[in-house]
Amino acid sequence: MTQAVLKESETGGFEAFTPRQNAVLETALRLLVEGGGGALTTARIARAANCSKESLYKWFGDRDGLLAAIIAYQASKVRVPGTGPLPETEAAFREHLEQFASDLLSVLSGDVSLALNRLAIGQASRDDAHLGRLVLERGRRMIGQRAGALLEAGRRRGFIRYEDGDAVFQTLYGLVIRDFHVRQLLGDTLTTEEGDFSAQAKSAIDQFFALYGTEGAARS
Amino acid sequence: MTQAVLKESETGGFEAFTPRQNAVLETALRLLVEGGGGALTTARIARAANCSKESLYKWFGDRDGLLAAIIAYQASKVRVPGTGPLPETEAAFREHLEQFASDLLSVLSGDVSLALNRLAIGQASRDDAHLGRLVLERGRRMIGQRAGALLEAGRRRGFIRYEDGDAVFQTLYGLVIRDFHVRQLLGDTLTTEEGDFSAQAKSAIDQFFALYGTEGAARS
DNA sequence: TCCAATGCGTACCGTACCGTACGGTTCGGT
DNA sequence: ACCGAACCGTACGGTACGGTACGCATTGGA
Repeated sequence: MTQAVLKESETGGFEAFTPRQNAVLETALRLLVEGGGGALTTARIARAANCSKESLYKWFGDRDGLLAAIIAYQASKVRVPGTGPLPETEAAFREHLEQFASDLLSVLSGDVSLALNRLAIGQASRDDAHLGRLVLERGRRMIGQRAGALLEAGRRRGFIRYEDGDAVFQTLYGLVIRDFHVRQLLGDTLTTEEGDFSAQAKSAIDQFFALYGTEGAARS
Repeated sequence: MTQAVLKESETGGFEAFTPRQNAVLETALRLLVEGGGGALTTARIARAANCSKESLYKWFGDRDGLLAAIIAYQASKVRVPGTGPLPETEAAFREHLEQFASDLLSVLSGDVSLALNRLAIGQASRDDAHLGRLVLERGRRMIGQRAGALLEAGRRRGFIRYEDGDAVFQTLYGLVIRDFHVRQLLGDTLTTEEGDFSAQAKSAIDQFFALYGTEGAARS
């Protein structure tokens, strides 16, 4: 009985899967990306992963548990971009922000992220949003914490000025992501210009400094 | 044979439904909002609308046709906010922008809009995104056109300055919507502050003028 | 008054999926 | 060499859904 419980893991449920379970989840992720949410049935997963449905139910308890495990597994794989040392100079701070913005665009535009978000959004409704909350907790919240630390460091050094930490992060998010995320979720494809995440990030950070910077922002 | 064809209506298929069909689509929308995408089965729609499944298939041809008709019907109901006269003074221009931003937040946060977007996103995958394209065409594109006209009027009058019309609209969209849309799609609920769309719109337009305005932006 | 069309209600069929059960097999411990 | 646990492959029951067919009521026109 190696069932991996992670239901009601509001605080920080230590989800540890065996290597075999990780392989199964990896296969499930591949199926999800290739065939969309409709292709994610227990029979298909079992066949693709060379395991039995009985094992799936023994490991993950339920179909919702399996989906939740897939989300948790992917979240555990994606390490929050660069939790490294915080920047000391304004140039380094701007560099960090641009890197963060570019990484954010890349991650949210990735096949796996889009497929998982589509799955969670498709399952969500006004009442029940189990998977949606999980995605928000394991994904959005982590990114917000990372960005919050970065922005706070910039504020401490006097590179930017703001009062409401949540508001400034949401503005940064809006400037960087614009309508790209929802458009891609709906199946739209970005233009070649829009797909240049480095340039998009640079432009967004320029605008961000124009709003929150303390110095005359040197245009790139 | 009053089948309402609207497949491959890339240009602008004139979808006209009979009153009875409109009533059925209205009932379907109610079911969708109340019970999520999973509750949108042909049997349930027929029972709730007091019609037969055979009529559904005769009118809309297919289940996809039915879903597409629901989207088209809702899009035909929501009139693009205020296609009225364009503003002459800068104060009126700012007022128009704030109204547009507030309306955009209200529409995208509405139950029906969220449910339809969830449905289209849940159906979408990397290959097929039939409903997603329809939502983008009937919803996003209309909003973009309206905003483009408004912004162009402001530029003609010299209230704002920009070069790339698409880029400026996307920046406006990002400043207004931030991460609210995806969060709500995932089932999250906005805080009371975030739910004050009027205040959010004012703040966003302030930031927008700080980026693209020609005068020293008077902070409200 | 008759008739054809439209549409409602219901029953039905094939299929797909979730969840479970069973027989056979592999593998680590003793 | 033996045993039990874990696991794979497959099959099965129950259910729900998409799509179709049939019987009957209503309605508008000749």
